[in-house]
Amino acid sequence: MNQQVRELHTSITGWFAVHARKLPWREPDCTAWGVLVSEIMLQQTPVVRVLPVWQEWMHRWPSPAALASESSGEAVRAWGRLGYPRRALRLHAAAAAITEDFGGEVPSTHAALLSLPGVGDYTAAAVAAFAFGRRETVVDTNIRRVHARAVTGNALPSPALTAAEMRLARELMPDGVSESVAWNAAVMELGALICTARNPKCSQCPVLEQCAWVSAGRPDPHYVPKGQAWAGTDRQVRGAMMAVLRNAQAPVQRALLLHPPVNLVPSPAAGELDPLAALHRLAAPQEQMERALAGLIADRLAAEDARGVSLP
DNA sequence: TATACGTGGAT
DNA sequence: TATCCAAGTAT
Repeated sequence: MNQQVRELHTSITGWFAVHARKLPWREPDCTAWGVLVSEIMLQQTPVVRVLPVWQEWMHRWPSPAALASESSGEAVRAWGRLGYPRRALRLHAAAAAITEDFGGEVPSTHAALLSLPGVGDYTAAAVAAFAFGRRETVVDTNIRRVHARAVTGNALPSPALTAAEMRLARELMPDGVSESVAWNAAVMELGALICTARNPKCSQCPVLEQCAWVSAGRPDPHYVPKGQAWAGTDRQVRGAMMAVLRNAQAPVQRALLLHPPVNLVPSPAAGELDPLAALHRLAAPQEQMERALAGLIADRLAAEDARGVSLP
């Protein structure tokens, strides 16, 4: 633990003490369940979109047992438009596992958390650290980017998490337990608010003077990020079908999903098209429509019986 | 290790 | 307008 690292600790945690956002899952009275739900919802999803859904979930399902007592379909419906609805399914399954295998209490160790559906290495570390005050090496995309710039001198972290990054993250962690928790939260927040992927606000950065990337003249990334294809993909069709099922009050005929009729119904309130009309407008090949629906059912995001297709 | 997996705001 | 990107996980 050299002097440079100590300066990073002081500067970044000092900045966090002043500039941290006030978020409900950071409040002292927030339960471990609340933290777990927030971490799952925040996977690949911005804070502003998570906030209202998280509040609704906490009010409706204040404990794992409460969520586990309802059908997985209710979880998927309440997931709304957060995206990656399989997360709702896994969170529901995690609630059941917590209720059955952990006496209804969210486990506190990394290993036990990792056993839960939808909980990977990042989420296990984050919950252990932020809900239980443990010393964990938390590594998310924000932390990776701050490390890449401030310490390594690169514009962006590598496309996939490397062993070298994990080693660096462990080396940078303060020894003290409470200090390590604050450090993890602070670096993540710095990456989210200041050291952003595009247009970083370097003028407001607490470690501008120590930043290896700035010192090197802010060189460009040494690789080209691979774009996320969307138009014409199965994902787009799946998303449109999920919107139809979320919107439906009753099971939807399979044929209606596979052959959505031209039925433009503008919603007077929101000015949005009916989800079925939106699905039609994709004009996806029939083979793709069938593949998407089969995928949803295979993934248990949708269920089919004699009445039609609905949320599980 | 590479790929699939939603959604919408920002640029 | 098209692309980028967001507190990743599972396979």
